[in-house]
Amino acid sequence: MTEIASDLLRWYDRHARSLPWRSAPGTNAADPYRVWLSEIMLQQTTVAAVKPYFEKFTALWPDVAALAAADDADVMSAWAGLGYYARARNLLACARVVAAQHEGGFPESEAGLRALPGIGFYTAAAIAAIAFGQRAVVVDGNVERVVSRLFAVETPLPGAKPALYALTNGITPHARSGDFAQAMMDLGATICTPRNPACAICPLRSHCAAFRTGAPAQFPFKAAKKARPQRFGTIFWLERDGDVLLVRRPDKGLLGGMRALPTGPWADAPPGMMDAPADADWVLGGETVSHVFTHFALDLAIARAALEKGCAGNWDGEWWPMDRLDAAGLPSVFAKAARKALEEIV
DNA sequence: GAAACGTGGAC
DNA sequence: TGTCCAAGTTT
Repeated sequence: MTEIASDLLRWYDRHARSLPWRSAPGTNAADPYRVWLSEIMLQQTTVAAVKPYFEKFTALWPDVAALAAADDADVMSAWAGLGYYARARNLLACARVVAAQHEGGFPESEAGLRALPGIGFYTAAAIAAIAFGQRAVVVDGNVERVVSRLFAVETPLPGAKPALYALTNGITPHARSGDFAQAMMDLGATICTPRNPACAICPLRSHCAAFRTGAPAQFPFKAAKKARPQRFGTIFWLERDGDVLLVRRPDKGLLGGMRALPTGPWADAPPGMMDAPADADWVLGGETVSHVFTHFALDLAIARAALEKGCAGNWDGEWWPMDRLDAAGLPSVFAKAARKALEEIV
């Protein structure tokens, strides 16, 4: 074992974070279901955001068989607000494959895990190491940052990924590789942070080439980002007798599979009343709703209309009680728009 | 390999 | 206020 690994594990034994999906200190009973669930939720998502969702999911569905038997709509609603909704669709698909084809247990090999929906190279390695005690090279964003600093890697990301993987492989021990991976992530999250790393208390300071340069925060180098385009759209708030019309978005694409307010197209200029869900006297609200996605920003106008009580018609959606919208499982952008629409009504 | 894919908190 | 960022995967 390298000195880096032994120093890090010694630090981890004293300073490991206590997290709901980790087994209690001193025990060695990581539940693969909980490890898997937490790893999926933690993809591109902060620990603070994940905690309440993890508690909710494990309370509703305590094991993979329970989750596999759940209704799609219930799982999507429970995931609402956490983002990256393809994860929730893949979560269910994965649970059903595991329950049906693996006798309720997850495969233990990286290759077997990698074949499941929603499990890529990182997650397969993490589960193999953390839940099954296998020696695996676990490289996430934290590890990339820590390793790029340890070795002062000047190649910018993402091009540096193969080199960072090889360097991580070189310091990953055969014993306790799951603890090593979690220790690297704890270190990256609490000490070797993106800005203002706390080198003064870092257990790996004496091994760190970036520390010796005097400017550790400049690592990892990154390629320049592209500008985020601005788009515009209209959401349609259609009332009828205390209900509002909701739709289910297509499975593929943005906010796929989620319940939503009807919208028109999202375009480079405000599209007005295009694609309104009904022929009605639409009134455009005074304010817009702004929301920022990963790859574009959106400005939504709110058009409101009311239909006669008992008005018949053929709508592609469901009428939902306006005072129960919290239970609809709307993605944040629509929850935000709904709040604004309700404010304007009053 | 690049682009798509959410959200909220920190600075 | 704008930018960056968080335990990535899929197409």
